[in-house]
Amino acid sequence: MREPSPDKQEAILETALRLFTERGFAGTPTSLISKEAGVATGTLFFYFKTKEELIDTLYRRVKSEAAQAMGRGLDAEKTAKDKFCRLGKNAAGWGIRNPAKLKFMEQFAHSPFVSTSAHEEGMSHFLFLEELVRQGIRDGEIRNVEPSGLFCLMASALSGMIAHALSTDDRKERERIIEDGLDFIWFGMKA
Amino acid sequence: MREPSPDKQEAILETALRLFTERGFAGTPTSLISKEAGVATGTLFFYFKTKEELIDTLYRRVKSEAAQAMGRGLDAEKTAKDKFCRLGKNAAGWGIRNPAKLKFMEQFAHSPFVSTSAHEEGMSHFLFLEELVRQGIRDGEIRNVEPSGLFCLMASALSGMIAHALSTDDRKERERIIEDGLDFIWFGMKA
Amino acid sequence: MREPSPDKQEAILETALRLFTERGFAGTPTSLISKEAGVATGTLFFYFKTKEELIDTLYRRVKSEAAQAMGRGLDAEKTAKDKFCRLGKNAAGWGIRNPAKLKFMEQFAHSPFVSTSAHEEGMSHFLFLEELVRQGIRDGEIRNVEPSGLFCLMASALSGMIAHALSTDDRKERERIIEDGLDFIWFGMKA
Amino acid sequence: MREPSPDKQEAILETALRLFTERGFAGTPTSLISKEAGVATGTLFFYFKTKEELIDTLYRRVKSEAAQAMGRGLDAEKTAKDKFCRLGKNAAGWGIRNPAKLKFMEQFAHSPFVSTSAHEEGMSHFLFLEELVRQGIRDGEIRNVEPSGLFCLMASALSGMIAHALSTDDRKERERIIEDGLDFIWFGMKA
DNA sequence: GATGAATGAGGCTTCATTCAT
DNA sequence: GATGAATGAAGCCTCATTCAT
Repeated sequence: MREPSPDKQEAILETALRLFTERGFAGTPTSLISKEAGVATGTLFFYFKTKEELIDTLYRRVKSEAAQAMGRGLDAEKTAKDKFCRLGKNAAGWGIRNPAKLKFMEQFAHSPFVSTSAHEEGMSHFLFLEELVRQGIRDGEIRNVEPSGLFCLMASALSGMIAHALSTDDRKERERIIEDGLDFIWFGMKA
Repeated sequence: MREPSPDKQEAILETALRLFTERGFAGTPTSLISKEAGVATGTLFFYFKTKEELIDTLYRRVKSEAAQAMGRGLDAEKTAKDKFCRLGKNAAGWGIRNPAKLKFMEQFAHSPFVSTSAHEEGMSHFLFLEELVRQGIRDGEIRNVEPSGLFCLMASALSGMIAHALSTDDRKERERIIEDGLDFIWFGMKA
Repeated sequence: MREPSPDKQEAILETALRLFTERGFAGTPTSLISKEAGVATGTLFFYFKTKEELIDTLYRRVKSEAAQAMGRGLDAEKTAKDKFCRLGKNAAGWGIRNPAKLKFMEQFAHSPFVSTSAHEEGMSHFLFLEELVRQGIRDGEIRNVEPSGLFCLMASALSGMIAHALSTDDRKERERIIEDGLDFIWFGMKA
Repeated sequence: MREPSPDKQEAILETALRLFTERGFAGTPTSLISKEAGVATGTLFFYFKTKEELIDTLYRRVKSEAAQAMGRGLDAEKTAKDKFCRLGKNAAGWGIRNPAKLKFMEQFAHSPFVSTSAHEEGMSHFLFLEELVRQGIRDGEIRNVEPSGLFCLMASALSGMIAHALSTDDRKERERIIEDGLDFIWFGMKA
């Protein structure tokens, strides 16, 4: 019990994630986080120097996890179309399995609570997507327009699709929404 | 000077909009708003019972203004494609002319500071877009998929496009971004 | 409508009395008084320079009215006992007919909101009671002890009695309470 | 110095008692209480969630202490008369030794600042007095009238007596006032 | 006489953070 | 490592009062 207990840190992060999505950053006192995580007020500040550091850590983690989930298995796909399809399904699947994390990302994507550096680091995990677009263009599968623009369009459409998919509990409907969404994105990009 | 002065209320709203986008809701004390608006603390609370009411009012106004701007001149267009093109240009134009309002909408679209009712009212102004999609489907110009899904995809792609367009100051590049964005959306939807 | 309107002043006083007993002085904003009295905020301050002046005026009025009610018809009674009996019945009757005013007196008898001068003036209306006690002593009907002490005892017992009488709605029981109370007081004083 | 310090809580309660009697509830800012108690603003709210909770706690404590003081040694007395005599002297003695607490009770007996539940709990400590009256009636020492009425009369006369006794600094006179008061009450009650 | 928009001092309370134990 | 009492700056909001109309 005198060793650093990763359990406590983990409990704090998990509790914070839940509370932040439920109540926002400003609406969630650190005292509530520590109480619900079952640790003392001081303990939170042992692991995170400030509230902002906790927020940033959470933000970086979630973004990184999401990016990793999205990229899984992309190499196995041959064509750009297949890659994007897999990508979209990965994203949707992750979002549906991790609604709290998804909500967290949506909610705080533009939040001034998250430090600029954390925002930048968060964004950086997704740059491989832009590379994907570029490759698709080189291969002639994707329309030859500015890749960073396409990346933006694709990313926002994707996130709109997932949000919409989460609004229903019906599995069939979800799959249809994802299907339609991927079509939309693909037809929007393809050469 | 003691008769109803819409000026003061207006000054409060304008100042609040600016400060909120610069510093976030939680980072903007009501005292700062009143000071920068040139009114007394109490005056803010005379016009808006609570800080949240001020936020809500602002949110409703901005959403409604944006929706109106987007809809302008749509009736004059014949085909669905033209309607969407006009719509997209309206949206982009308004966003570029009103960057603070746009940032406000983005930043607080998911904010728990904005009351649920304000969120709903805000959304309602955009329902005419869904109707537009339906009409396009009936006319055979747009792919026959669930209209609310298409509406979501279109809306998020549009907002991604505008955000991206705003990231540059170069007029030419902006137009190109808009052009590309409208193509993306249209190809994504068309039958 | 350009004449001083005693109606407005009266409306303010009546409303204030009601609200003060319901919510206390500190819990009753002048703005609420004026709203419920149907006048403008400024009007209240035309008739009463400050909130304290309104409170004082009310306090003086009520005290004076109560004292007058208590003294009614005392001269017609011959013996000290009869005088006290009449006095007690007057007091009880007035209290029962004016519960709001009674509550007002009880509630604010020790309140620091009421100015010292108003407290003193209020008390002065009741000095005739002490004189009554003195006369009773001179006539040998009342025990020969310090009159101011007896006056205190009598006054507090009387007020306890009335408060208790008001706690029931049953007329018969009320009369019994008053009967018992007057006995208590009289046996406590008589020679 | 960082472990539970009942001293601080106690200091807050004592200071609050003094200030409340000097200036009333509304006239005593919590900031003044904490300053004079030598603690930080936040500390007051660590021990008492709200100002009202502080007031209530104080009220309950004082009432309970007063009741206990009044009851001391009653069992040792045989007759109802002796019991009441002792009771009255207890009450007077406590009031004279604790003028601030007495003033506090008088001042806030009818105050809307004190919660209903605190008022009720406060009253409950004195119910043993009513039992005393009942016993006196059963023993034939006290007039056979409704005991709750007698209790009321006795209690208010007692409190009037103590208030009057406190108005002088002369010991002899005080004792005379108490003597006279107890006579008044006893003759008022006795069979 | 009457109105009510406007004022701003001041009240209650919250909460990120510290530090003695 | 962990605790939680203690801190105090700062926030939101109230409300008595004023004064131009």
